[in-house]
Amino acid sequence: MKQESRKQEIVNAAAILFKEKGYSAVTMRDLATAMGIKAASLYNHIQSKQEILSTIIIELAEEFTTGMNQIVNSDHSAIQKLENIISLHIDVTLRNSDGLASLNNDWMHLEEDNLLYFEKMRNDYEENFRQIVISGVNTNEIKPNNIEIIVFSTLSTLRTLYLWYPKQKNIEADILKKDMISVLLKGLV
Amino acid sequence: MKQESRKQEIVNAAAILFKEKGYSAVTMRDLATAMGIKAASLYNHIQSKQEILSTIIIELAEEFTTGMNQIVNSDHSAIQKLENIISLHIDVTLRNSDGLASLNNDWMHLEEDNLLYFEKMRNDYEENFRQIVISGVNTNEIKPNNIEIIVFSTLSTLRTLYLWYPKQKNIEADILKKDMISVLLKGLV
DNA sequence: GTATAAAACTAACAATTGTTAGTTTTGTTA
DNA sequence: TAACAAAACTAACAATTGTTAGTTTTATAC
Repeated sequence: MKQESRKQEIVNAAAILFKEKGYSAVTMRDLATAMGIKAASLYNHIQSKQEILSTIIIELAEEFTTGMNQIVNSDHSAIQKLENIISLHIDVTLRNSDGLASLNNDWMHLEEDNLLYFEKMRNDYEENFRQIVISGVNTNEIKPNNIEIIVFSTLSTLRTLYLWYPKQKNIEADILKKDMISVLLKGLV
Repeated sequence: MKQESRKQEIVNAAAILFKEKGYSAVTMRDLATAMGIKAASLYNHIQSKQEILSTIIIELAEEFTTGMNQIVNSDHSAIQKLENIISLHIDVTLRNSDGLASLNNDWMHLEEDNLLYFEKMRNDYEENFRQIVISGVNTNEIKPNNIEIIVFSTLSTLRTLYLWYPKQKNIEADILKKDMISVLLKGLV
């Protein structure tokens, strides 16, 4: 319905502003100005500033959770699973790099239930990632370096893609995936 | 002098709060409470909230700039230079992981002169890093992957160390350096 | 062209923000 | 103990915050 699309416009505009200055530094008047309306008018479409933040973050977190679950439940090798995780991050980043800024930097401003829900998804995601790396080490697919360092260095790169990708103009998703797999994984093997 | 040390206590307390919630979400009353005093009393020691932020960030940025300049001006191989950069990041992270949160997430809240100064240091740092990678590729020390992807993936891991290191209890600097060099560089060679 | 719903508006609120002014307390030195 | 500086305090400010209430405009359907 129309209501939904106007709300989505607001959420999208908010994601851009949140990326530039962070959730706390963006006022409802900033957001209204970006939309070309007055602050009070925003409330015809959204319930609160907090709702905007949780809409952005929870939706993205659920995308990652769904994608990770599919990968975990597949019968691929550990390396293939890691390649699919890299692919997942790149796909999500291409689709919504603005929102990922909030997910990475403003999740702590979520309130009660959404905060707990987010933290659970994030922890589960990391634990799935860790188990895949561990199984890869056990099957000799992955060099036995410190597990935590492998998990951390790979995840930190994938989580920061949102900052870097929009600046690279002439790079296609497929090429990016290939190079990223090469740089992140070939060193581990 | 005493004044300086009290100011440093405030800056240190602020860095912890900024790490938890970001610069904009931390009020002077929050900071005062953490110090066990009233907000107005802070102003006996500091000039403004902004001064706290710039003290944290500029000092750290200058540390990185100094360290990078020494590495650039050395006559080591490209790989040795990269190893020294990893070592630099780990040293700075151990010394002041709280402040690095502000440097990474709140630099955009710096004002005019300090913002420009910071951005210049950051750009120079990245460019130095890039040139080292390029020279390493030219001397066949480094595999000829996409330069930007190598720079990005390595830097993003080093920049995120501040989030990860404090959670790892039983890991010493020397071991961390060795493992980090192994994970980040051995794959590139 | 009137009715209806969507989406904008004006005006205002109570709370919170960083900061200042002026005063009192604390601790040190002669 | 008198003097002095360091560091805390109380009280208040002007500006800004997210949000609400009530009203008007705009667009769509009959």
